[in-house]
Amino acid sequence: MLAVSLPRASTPGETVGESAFDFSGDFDIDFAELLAGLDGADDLPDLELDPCEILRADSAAAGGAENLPAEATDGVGAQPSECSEEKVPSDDEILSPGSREEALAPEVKSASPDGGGGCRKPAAAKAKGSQGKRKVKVDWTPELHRRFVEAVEQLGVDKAVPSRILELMGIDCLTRHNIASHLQKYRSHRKHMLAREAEGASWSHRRHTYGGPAGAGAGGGPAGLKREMSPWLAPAMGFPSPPPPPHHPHHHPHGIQHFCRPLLHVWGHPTVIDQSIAHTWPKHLLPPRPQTTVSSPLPWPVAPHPPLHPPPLGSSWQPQYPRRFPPPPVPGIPSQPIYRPAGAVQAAVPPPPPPPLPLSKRAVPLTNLQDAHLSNECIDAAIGDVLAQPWLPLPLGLKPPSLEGVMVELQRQGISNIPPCT
DNA sequence: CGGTAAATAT
DNA sequence: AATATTTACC
Repeated sequence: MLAVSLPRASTPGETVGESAFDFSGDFDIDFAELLAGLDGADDLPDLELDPCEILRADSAAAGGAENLPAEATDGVGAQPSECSEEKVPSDDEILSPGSREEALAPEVKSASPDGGGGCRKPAAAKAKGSQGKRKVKVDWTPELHRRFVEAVEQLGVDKAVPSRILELMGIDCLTRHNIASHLQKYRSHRKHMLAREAEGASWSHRRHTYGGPAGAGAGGGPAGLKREMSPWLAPAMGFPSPPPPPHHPHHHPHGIQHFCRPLLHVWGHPTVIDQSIAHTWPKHLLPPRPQTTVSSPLPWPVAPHPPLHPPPLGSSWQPQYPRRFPPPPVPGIPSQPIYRPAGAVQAAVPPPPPPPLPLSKRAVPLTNLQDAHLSNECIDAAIGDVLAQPWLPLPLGLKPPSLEGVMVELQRQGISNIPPCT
C-alpha cells in the first residue's frame, strides 16, 4: 500500500542533483525497496535517541512496537539507565509501515521537565568517563527540523532566538544550546542558499534576457550551480504537510503534521544518506502520506490547498508568507516572465484572499501596459501568483506547465475572468 | 542569553 | 574529507 519509488533523477549523468526530489505533491516511497536496499544487516551506528522520539509518541500502543521512553534527560547528570539502553531497533521494526503508522503519535509535548538531548552516550563518552561530558547528539530529523523552521518563521528569521524557538517548538528535550546550534547552522545555510538563489536568479535573468536555452545540458544554472534541496528556505521546500482531511488516518486534531517527504535527512547530509536513507529516515517518520494529491490539472502534483483555509493550530502557514526569494531557475523550465515583476510582490500574496480580482487588477502594474499586452502580462502575473505561493511546490525537474493547464489551475483557484489571450 | 568559532564525532 | 552537532568563549 505504501508502494513508492524513489524518484530517480530524470537526467542520468546530468547532475540534477537533488532537484529531482522536490517536496511537492505526492511522493512515494517504496518500502519494499528500502528494505531491500538495507540488505538487512547494515548496522545502525546511530543509536541516538532523538528528541523526535517525543514526536512519536507514547500513545502508540499499536503495532507492538515498544514505546521508547519519551523523555530524554540530560545525559550529564542522569543515569545512563535513564536512556533507553541501546535501542537497537530492528530494521523491520523501524520500517514496519504498520507499526509506524500509529507509532507517530500526536503527542508532541513531553512532560519531561528538563532539557537534554537524547540519551545515547556519545562514543567519546566512554573516554570522557561516565561524566558524559559530551552531550548526546540530537538527531535533527526532518520533522524536528520542520518544527524548528516553523518556529523560526513564526518569530521571524531575524528575531528568532533560541529560547523563543524552543518555546514555540515545544520540545522539551531540547536545550537552548541545541537550538542555538541548529539555528547557527540554519542561518548559515540560509545565507548560503540565498546567495545561490540570487546567483541563480541573475543567471536566469540573463538567460531570459539573452534568450539562450537553459544551460544546455546542465541542470540549468550557472556552471556548477546545482539546485540544492534546501529545507532551509522554508517556503519553497519542506513546507508543512498540508493537513490531511479530518477523516484521514493521519489527521491529527492538533494540526501536528508529519513531514511530507523526508527523503534526505534534514538538509541532506551526504554522509548520512550514503549510509542509506533508510536508516535515518524511516526511523522517525510515517510513510509519507500518500500526499493526497489534489488532482491537479497541472502537470505536477499540487499540494492540497492549505492557503485558502487558515492554518491548523501551530502550523506555519502564516499570512506573511510571501515568497521572499526569487524563485531559482528550474531546470527544464523556460524562465518565461512567469514570476511577478519586482515590486508586485507585496500585493501578490495577501493573506485574506478577497474575491479574486479581475486579472486586470492583479499584481501587475498595468498602468503602462498596452491593452494588447494585457492578457499575456496578466496571465503571467496570475501564474506568478500561483507559482509564488509557498504551498505550491516548485516543479523541479518537471515539465513546465502548459498554458492551458495553468489556466485551468487558475480558474480552479477562483481566478476565472482571465481575458482571452491575444 | 545569544552569537560565533573551535572541537569532536560520524 | 566533509558535515553535523557540541562546547567553549566572548
